[in-house]
Amino acid sequence: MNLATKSAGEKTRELILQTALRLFRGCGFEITTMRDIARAAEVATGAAYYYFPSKEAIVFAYYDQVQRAHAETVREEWKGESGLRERLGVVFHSKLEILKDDRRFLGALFRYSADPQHPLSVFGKGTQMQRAQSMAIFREAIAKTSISEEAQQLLPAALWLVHLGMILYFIYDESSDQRKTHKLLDGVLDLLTQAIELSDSALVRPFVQPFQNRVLQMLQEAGWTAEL
Amino acid sequence: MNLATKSAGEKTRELILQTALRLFRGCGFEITTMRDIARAAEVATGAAYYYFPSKEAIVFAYYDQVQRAHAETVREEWKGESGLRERLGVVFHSKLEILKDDRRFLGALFRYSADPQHPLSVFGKGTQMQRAQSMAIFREAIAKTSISEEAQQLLPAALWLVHLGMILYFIYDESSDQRKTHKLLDGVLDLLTQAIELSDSALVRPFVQPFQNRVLQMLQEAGWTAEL
DNA sequence: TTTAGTATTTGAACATGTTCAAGCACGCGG
DNA sequence: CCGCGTGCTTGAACATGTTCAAATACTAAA
Repeated sequence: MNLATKSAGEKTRELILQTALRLFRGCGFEITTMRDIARAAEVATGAAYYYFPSKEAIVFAYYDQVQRAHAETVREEWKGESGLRERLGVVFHSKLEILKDDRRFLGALFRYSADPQHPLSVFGKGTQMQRAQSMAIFREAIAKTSISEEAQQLLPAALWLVHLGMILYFIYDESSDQRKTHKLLDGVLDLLTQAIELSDSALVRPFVQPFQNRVLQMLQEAGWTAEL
Repeated sequence: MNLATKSAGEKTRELILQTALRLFRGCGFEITTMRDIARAAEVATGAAYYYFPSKEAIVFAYYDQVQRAHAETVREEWKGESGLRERLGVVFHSKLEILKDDRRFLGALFRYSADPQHPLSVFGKGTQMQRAQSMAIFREAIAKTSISEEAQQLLPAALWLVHLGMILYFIYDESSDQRKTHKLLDGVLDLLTQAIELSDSALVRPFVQPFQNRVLQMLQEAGWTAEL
């Protein structure tokens, strides 16, 4: 879709979105008012609401943009990488790379996460699409590796949750370039992949297997599958 | 502190708080306006703000109330329980018991959790006191058990995090009496305590130890200690 | 080109969280 | 009893998210 095919509406929507993000990045989410955004984009207040039902909706539109960029980047960087560890590394690190300038207002994404009724809850029904898309990337990451069938079912949801936790840590990380987050992430990924491999080795499998099965069953009973 | 010693202010504050909670429980947090609360409590709008700097502050005052009740209940129910599993069970289940009627507006507690700047973030500096109090209960729970020194350092923070996750699951749990949450919780606690015990057994310690050490080190480097 | 219909845009009006200057009341020293 | 200060209370005013009826711009059929 190039500029010529964009209707006036699409251009206005894009203008409002990018203007809003610029202000959010510069001044933070709270401080920036809808009137500020409209004024900076040189449209009426109502125009912003014509394209975005709420201020939070802008943040979710931003997250859509992030998700598309992420999927594209990941598929590009995956070329040549076939190991599980490397593929997961690409997924996680590239995500943080995309988000790196937006830590200041990223918190707005989680604002209604604990309210099941709210349409913008990260865990709610209103965001099922976004979640599914995000988990699909994790499913792709582990697709062609030698991971058991059960794990293939549960890992996408589990990894998605880890990824959420990492973003949360990322938001709070004040070390330069968020080095602490990247270091922690590498540690977590090393551990995760090694644990998966270890659980397949003949030596410890007898000990680990029962635990693993119990974890899997618990998660399944809790409804913690990829179809979450 | 009985009624006689309460100043007029303390009584008004209490009246506003309890009125607000009644409305939150009945109509939800969003729907209930500050004007509603003030009208129901038969005071002026400003009176509510005299005692609570914001609508969210009421939720945090509620959480203070919860915490006091929880500490009291736990210390009562602990009498006679000395096993780690039982003590943790008391802590977690009694917490859910206290929260059981408030699932509807409990989400408001987490609203600003992802924004480090916000004074009411569950992870932020503004709520350090509450967090410390909450972790103290977990520290008490494991205090007299045979757990390694390192684990004693990290478990309170880890358990506090698990407890947050359980509350989140609890909020979303629509099964009758939130049975799913309680079942999941028992599974998690069984697993947790057994894993701790297992890691002390001579048989598997050589295999588990390096993993365990890495996890502990990672958490420590991430700043994930009880002093969080 | 004209016209009917749709998409877009406007800005005033509304609802609600929050602030604040002013008023009230109660206790205490004189 | 008076005056005075502190703590408490008031409600109008303000800021901002949101709604909406009306105005305008655009598109496509006739």
